[in-house]
Amino acid sequence: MVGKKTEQHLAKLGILKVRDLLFHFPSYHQDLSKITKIQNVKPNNFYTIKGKLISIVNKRTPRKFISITEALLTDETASLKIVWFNQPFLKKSLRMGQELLASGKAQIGMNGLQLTSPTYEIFKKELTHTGRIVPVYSTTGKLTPKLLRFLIKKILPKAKSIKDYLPKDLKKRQGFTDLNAALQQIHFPDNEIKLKQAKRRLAFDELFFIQLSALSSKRKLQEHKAPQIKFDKKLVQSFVRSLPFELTNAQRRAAWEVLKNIEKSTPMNRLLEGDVGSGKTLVAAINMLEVAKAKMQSVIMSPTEVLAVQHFKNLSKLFTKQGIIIGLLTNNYSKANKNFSKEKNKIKTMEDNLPKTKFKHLLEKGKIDLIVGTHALIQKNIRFANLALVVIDEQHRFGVNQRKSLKDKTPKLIPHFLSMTATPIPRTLAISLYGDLDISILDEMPKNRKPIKTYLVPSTKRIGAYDFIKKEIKNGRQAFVICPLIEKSDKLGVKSATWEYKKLKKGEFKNLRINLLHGRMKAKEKEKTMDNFKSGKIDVLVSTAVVEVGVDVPKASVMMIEGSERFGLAQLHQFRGRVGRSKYQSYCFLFTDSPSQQTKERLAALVKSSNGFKLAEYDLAQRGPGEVYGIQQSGIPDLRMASLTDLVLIKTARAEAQVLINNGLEKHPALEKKLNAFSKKVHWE
DNA sequence: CAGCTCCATGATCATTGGCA
DNA sequence: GCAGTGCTCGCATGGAGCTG
DNA sequence: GAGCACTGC
Repeated sequence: MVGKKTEQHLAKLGILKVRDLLFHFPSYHQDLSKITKIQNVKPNNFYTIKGKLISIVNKRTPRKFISITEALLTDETASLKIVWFNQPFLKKSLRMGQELLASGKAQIGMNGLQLTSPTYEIFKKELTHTGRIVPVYSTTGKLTPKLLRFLIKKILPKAKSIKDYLPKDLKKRQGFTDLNAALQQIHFPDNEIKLKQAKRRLAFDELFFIQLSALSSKRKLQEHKAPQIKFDKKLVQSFVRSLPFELTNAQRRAAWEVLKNIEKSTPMNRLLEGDVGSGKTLVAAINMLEVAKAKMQSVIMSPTEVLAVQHFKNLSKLFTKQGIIIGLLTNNYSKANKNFSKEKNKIKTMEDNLPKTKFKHLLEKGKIDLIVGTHALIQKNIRFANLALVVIDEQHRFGVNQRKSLKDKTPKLIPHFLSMTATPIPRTLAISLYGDLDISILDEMPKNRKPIKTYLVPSTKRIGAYDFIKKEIKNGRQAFVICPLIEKSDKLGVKSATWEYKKLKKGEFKNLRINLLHGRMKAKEKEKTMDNFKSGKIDVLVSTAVVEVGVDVPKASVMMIEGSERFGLAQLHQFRGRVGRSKYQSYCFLFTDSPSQQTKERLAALVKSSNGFKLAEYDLAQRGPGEVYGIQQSGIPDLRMASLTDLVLIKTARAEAQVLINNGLEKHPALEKKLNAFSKKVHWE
C-alpha cells in the first residue's frame, strides 16, 4: 500500500496497515483557518496570510553555509517578507505570481516585519497544511507532520470501506456520527463543531470498548460457580468484639459487602481500596475467618516476601484464639501455625520450617486453612483441597491467565477474588478502569490513629525544621528526607538525593547516622539500607521516590519532602503514609521552591486533608487523569481521544455497554469482532 | 548513558564621523 | 520488470526533558 | 532530491 521506506518509518509508530493509519489520530489540531490581511499583521503573533509571490531570492551567509530564502508576499493591503532557512529549493518550486498561503509567527527583523519559517502551501481549492483546521500528528524520526498529513489525506477515502461497528440504534440514541464521517473529520475537520462531534464519537468508542470488555468478562465469570460461604453472624460478631479496637464504619460497610458477596454462588471479583492503615487486611481477615470456619481454604498473596511475612505475623496475632491453621509459603519459608483458643494468646507452632513437599501435601489435603505467600509462589504448582477465597495484595487486577492457573488448582468451583490496593483511585475513575470489578472503599481511618501533622514549610523556617528533626531523633525517632531526583540535574535548582545527602551529612546532620537510598543502587544494597533503617541503625534516610510501598518503619516520625511540587498529590500522600505507623505523633514537612500560586494551593490541599481519595480527586481535577498516581499501572490502553475526566461520557459508555451485554452481543457481529480484537490487545497483564 | 522526541533558533543592513 | 513522468514533501543543529 | 504511483513498454 505504501512504499517500503515510509512503511518502515510508520511501523515505528505502530502503524502497519492502512487501518492503523486511519486510526492514528492527531494529537491536536491547529486552527489556521483565519486568514489575516497583511496590513493587520503585528509582531510576535501567529498568522496565516494569503498573497501573491512577487519576489524570491536565495542568499548565503558569509561565514557559515547557511542558506536563506527570502520571499515577498503581497495581498491587496500590503506585502510581507518571508524568511526560510536551509531550503533553497523553495525558489525552484515556487513560481512568481503564485498565490500562496503561509502560517507562521511574525517577528521584527532589522528590516521590519517578517514571517519566519512559516509552513506554506500553494493555494488551491483543497488545502491540507494551512488555511484550515490542520491536524498535528505525533511523529517519529524521518516522518514529518506534512508527510503524514499527505499520506493520511490520500488514504482517507478508504475509511468508507470500514464498517461502523456501533449498532445503529445506539448511534441514534446518542446522536453519534458515522464512523466514516468521524474519521474524516478527526483528520481534516471542516469546522470546530464537526471536529467536536468526531472527537466525542471516537472518545466514546474508546471508553465503550473498555467497558464492553470489562462487562463481558464480568458476565463470563458469572457463568461459573463459586463456593457459597454462609454468613455466620454470630461468628463475625464475636470475632469483631474480641478485637482490641473498634472497626471503622467504612470497614463495617466493606466487610459487609464482601461477606454478602461470597455468600452467593457466583464468584466474587472485588477491589478493596483503602489508604495505608485503613485496615484492609482486617476486612479480608473477617472473610477468611468465615471461610476457615466453613472448612474451606483461603489464600492471601503479597508482592514481596517481606510483606508476606508481615501478613503472616499480623494474621497469626489476629487469629490467636480461633484455632485456625495458617501457613506461610515463600522462597525462604514454609511453615504452618495453629492458633489455639485454650492456651491464652500463645501461638503454638504446629510445624516450622517444614519441607515444601510436605507443606504442599498438607495443603492439598486441606489441613491448612489459610495460606500466606507471594504472588509467584502460589501460582506455581500448588494444589488446594477446596479453595474458596483468594486475596491479592497490591495487584489491582487479577489477570485471566492467573485466574485460570488458580482455577486449575482447585476442583470445580472458582474461588472468590478480593484484590486490595493502597492506591486511592476515585470511585468514578475506578469504575472506568476496573469495570469488571466491584469496588469497596475504605475512606476512613481508625480513630486511635493520629493524623500526621503536615506543614508547608517556607524556606525561612528550614533551619527550624532541621532542629525539629534532631529533637525527634534524640527521642529515638527516625526521619525520611525525600528528593525528586537522584543526581543533580539542577537547571532550576531542584534538590537531588545525592546532593542533599552529602550536604546534610556534612552540615546539619553531621552527628547523626544518615544514609542514602535511590533506584540506581543495587538491589542488595537497597535492601540492606532499608533493613538498617527499619532496625534503627540509621537515623535519617535520604531517598528518592523509590522507598518501597508498604515498608513499615514504626519509629519513623518525620517525613520531609524536598521539591514537593514535582510530585503528584497522591504520591505525596503515599510518602506521608510511610510515617506515623505507630503511637507516636508524626509529621510531614513539605518544601518547595516554586512560587506558583497553583502549586501552593495543591500542597495546601495536602496539608488540609489526610484523605487519600479526596487528594486523588483533586489531582484528577487539577492535573488530569494521566497524573493520578497509579493510573499508569492500571493496564488501561492508551486513550487518545477520551478523557477519563469526562465522567458523563464514561457513564454513557458504561450504560450503553450494559445494554448491549444484556441484549446479547451475538446480534452485532461487527462489534463482537472488534471487541475480541480489543480484548486481545488489553489482556496481557 | 543512550536514544528519542520536541522546540527554538538560524541571518541582516547602512549610516556616520573622524582620520589618513 | 524496467524506464519515463509527474506528484508531494524536502532544513540542520543543539539543548531539553523523558524512558529504558 | 527522495519516495512513490502510474503509465507504457
